[in-house]
Amino acid sequence: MPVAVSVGEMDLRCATCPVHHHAVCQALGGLYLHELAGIMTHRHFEAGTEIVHQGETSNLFGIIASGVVKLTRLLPDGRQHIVCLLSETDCIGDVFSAESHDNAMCVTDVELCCFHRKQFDEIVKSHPTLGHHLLQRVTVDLEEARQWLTALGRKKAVEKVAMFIVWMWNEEHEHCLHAPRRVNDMMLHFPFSREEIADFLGLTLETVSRCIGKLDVDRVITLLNAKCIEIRDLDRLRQIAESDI
Amino acid sequence: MPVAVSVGEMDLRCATCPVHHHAVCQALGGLYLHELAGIMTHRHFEAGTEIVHQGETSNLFGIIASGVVKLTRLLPDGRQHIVCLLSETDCIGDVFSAESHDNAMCVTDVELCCFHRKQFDEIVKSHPTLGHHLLQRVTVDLEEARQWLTALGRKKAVEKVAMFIVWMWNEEHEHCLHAPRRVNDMMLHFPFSREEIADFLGLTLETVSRCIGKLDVDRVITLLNAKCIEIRDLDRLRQIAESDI
DNA sequence: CGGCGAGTTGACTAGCGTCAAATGATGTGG
DNA sequence: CCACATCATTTGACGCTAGTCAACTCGCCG
Repeated sequence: MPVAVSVGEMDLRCATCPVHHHAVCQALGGLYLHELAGIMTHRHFEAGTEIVHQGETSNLFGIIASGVVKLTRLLPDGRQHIVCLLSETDCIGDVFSAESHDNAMCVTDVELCCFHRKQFDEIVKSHPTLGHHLLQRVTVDLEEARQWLTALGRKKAVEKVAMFIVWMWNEEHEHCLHAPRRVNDMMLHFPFSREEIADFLGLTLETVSRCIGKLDVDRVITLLNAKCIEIRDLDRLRQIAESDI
Repeated sequence: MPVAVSVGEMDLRCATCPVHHHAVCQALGGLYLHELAGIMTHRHFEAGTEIVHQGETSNLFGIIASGVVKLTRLLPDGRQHIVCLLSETDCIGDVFSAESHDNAMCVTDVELCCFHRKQFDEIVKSHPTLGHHLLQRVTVDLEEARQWLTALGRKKAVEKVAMFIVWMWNEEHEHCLHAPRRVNDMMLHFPFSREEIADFLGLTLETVSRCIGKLDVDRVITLLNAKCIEIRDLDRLRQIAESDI
C-alpha cells in the first residue's frame, strides 16, 4: 500500500532517502531524482511476506531501502534453494522480463522503493549513467553468484559455512549505512534461520548446525545464541572459507 | 597476434562479421560499427590455450566469434570449478574491473574480437543502446548462473547431468548461426571431456561417466562415442533435469 | 505450567568420492 | 601396417561426507 504523502513531500522523497547515495539511483542528479520520485511508491513488507511469486508475471522493480530479502527457487518435489540474499540498496526484479524466475521473500521487515518495470526502464534508457550503474551492479551480482557457484560445486560443508559467516561479516562492514560501527567489532547478529543458511549453501539444517558447532568447539567463533556469534579468529575463518589448507 | 589488414578492410570487419547481428555489437548501427572496428583486433587461440589468467590484471574485453571458452576457478588446494561456458556472441571480461576473477581457457579453437576494456567502456558510455544490450546480456548470464546454483545446491548427480545435456542441446538449437539445422536433430556432438563436465557440475569425472552410463542403460540417450550422444527421449530427459519425479 | 517452534545431538544410511585396474581411442615411429 | 605408448573413459570395490530420521533441549509466549 502506497504511503499517503503530499506532492511536495513526494518530490523530495528520493532526494532525502537515506540509501539513495549508495543505490543505483545515485546515478541521477538532483533534478532527475524528482522524475524517479514521481513514479516511485514506498511499500512496507512484514518479515515472512512474499513480495513476488516464482513463475508469475510481475512488473515490480524495487530497490531495498531497509531489510533483508531472499530469492528462492522451488523444485517440483519440494527441494528449495536460495539463489541470492539481498539487503539495502540491492535491486529486486529484472528490467527486461516480466516473468519472475524466483520467489522474493522477506527475511526481516522490508522497506521497498517500488517502480513499474517499464517506467523504470524508460528512465534507464533516457539516463545512460543510470544504465551504467545498473550494469555495474548486475555485474557484481554475477560475480557473487559465481563465487557461490564454486563454493556449492567444490567446497565442503564447514568451508561453506565459514564462507557464509565471512560473507555476512563483510556485508555488515561494507554497508555501514546505519551507524558508523567500529571495524574491529567481531560480533555478528544475523536474521537467518539454520534452514535458510542451509537452503543457501546447498546443505541441510542439521549439517549447518553441526558445522557451526564445530567452528565453536575449534574456537574459531563463539556461539552466543542461535542468531548471534562472535568471531574469535577471523584469519583462520577466512582460511577455512578459502579452503586454504 | 593481430591479423594484418588494410585500413579499408578494417572498417568493414565489424559490418561483415558473421556474429555481429547476434552479439552485443548489434546495438551499434552501421556508422558506429566503424568506430568499433577501429579499436578491435581479431585473435585466434588454439584449443587448450589460456586467454586470461585468474587473479592477473587484464584489459581484455572480448566477444567470441567462434569456439568455446570455459571460465574456471582454482582453489588453493587444487580443486577446480568451471563457473561458465561461453560460445559465439558471448563476452569475456568485465568492463569495470581489470582484475580477472577467473581463468579463461579455450575448450576448442577460438576466434576472438578483442577490445581494450576502457576503450570499449568509452564506446558503451557514448552509446547507451550498447550499454543496454550489455545489461541485457549480463542479466541473462546472471539468470543462468542462478539456474546452475540451484542445480549444484539441490540436485542429484543424474539430474545435473541430464540438465547439462538438455542445456547443450538448447545451446545448439538456439544459436543456429552456422547452418540452419533441423530442429528434430537429436544428435549431440560436444567438445567437453568428462572432467570438464564434472568441474562444471561439481562432480567427479567418474560420477559423470556413471550417470551418462545410467541414462544410456535407461534408454533416455544413446552413447554413440565418448563425445557424441543421441537423445532418445527428450521429454524424459527434461523431466529428470527438472527433478520432475 | 504446558505447548510450540527452532536448534542441537545422536545413530544410521546412501550417494558420491577415492583409488585402482581394465578397456578403449588415438597417435607415433619403426 | 603393426607394435607400442599415451591419454580418456569406463568399471569395480570401498570409504567417507553429508543426508535422514528421531529424540532431546532450549527459549519463548500464552
